[in-house]
Amino acid sequence: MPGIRLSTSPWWQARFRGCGYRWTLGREAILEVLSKSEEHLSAEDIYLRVHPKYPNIGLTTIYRTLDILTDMGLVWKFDFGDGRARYELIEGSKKMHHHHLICKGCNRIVDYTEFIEEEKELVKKMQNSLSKKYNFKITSHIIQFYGFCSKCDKQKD
Amino acid sequence: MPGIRLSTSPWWQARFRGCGYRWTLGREAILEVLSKSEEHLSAEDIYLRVHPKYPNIGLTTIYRTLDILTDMGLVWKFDFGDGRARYELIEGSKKMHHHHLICKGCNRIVDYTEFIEEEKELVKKMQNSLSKKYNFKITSHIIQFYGFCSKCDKQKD
DNA sequence: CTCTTAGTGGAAATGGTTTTCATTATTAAT
DNA sequence: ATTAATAATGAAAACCATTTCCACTAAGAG
Ligand SMILES: [Mn+2]
Ligand SMILES: [Mn+2]
Ligand SMILES: [Zn+2]
Ligand SMILES: [Zn+2]
Repeated sequence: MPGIRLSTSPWWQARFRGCGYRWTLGREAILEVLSKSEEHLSAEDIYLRVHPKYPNIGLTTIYRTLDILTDMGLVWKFDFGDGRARYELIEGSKKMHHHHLICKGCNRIVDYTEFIEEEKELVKKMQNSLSKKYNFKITSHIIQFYGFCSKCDKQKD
Repeated sequence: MPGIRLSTSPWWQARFRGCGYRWTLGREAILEVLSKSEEHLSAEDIYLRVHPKYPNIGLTTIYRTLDILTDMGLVWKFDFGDGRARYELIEGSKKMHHHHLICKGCNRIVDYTEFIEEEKELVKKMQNSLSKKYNFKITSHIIQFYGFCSKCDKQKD
């Protein structure tokens, strides 16, 4: 029944078409959710947020779309160790390049952007050197710090 | 049948006992395999290598032991994106602090140790600042570069 | 040696993700 | 607008790495 498309279709539509993909209601709905969230959503999280407005979109479609988005380089797929993949739009309106602090106790995730400039410099240097030495075309990197948040650190016997 | 223990039991035995764990045949076998490998083994990989010599040790024990080893900080648990966890002994005889290059095409993993000194410096600085700002007790970090190895880069469409 | 209980293996359960397949919807061509 | 070609979809089933269960075994303190 909800067959009417949003009048303002963001730039992803063109990006999808450019990659030879069709632009569908489901993909629009998923990107809508991703772009509005500041969190690190699981496939099911996204399904749950899409469902009220678009009850016909199945979990399978969520997974398939997330795969495509990850391949296209629009979305980051993370494993934070809680048994499900988590996704985050890369080029979210205001979201900038960042990395993560992960609590091994409660799985809380903190985005941080400190030292990004210094990091970028080092990463660029490493990337150049490593890609030559190991014949690798490097496309991205992750940096993650693991530890315990204040709450979890306290309650650790 | 194989009830005789190796005469030379490495230092892990003491480490295990110190943490209140018992020292068992299975744990010895698993550490033996891990310490002899330079690779990034899955639980099943380890099971397959333990099995010929110790056919009575089950996959369940492998998982349980790897959990303990990870908690104790003796083993790194990685997700390289191929659907199974991969493990690597941290304090392996000659193995030093290193990070990984991961091929998104064939999942080849390259260990690298370049720039470790510069990285250590930056990481230390970040760790200090981040742990204060976000009230996190940071215990470890990972850095991974993703891309395509020469083989996979060629055969890409 | 005896006793307590941590550790174990095999089978079954779990649960996130993928596959299958008949149906639907998008797109380009008419 | 209609049509044709086929990409995309949803529901159910399959998949499969990992976890749980539970009766049994063995480590190790006393
Ligand atoms: Mn983030
Ligand atoms: Mn390694
Ligand atoms: Zn926490
Ligand atoms: Zn490759």
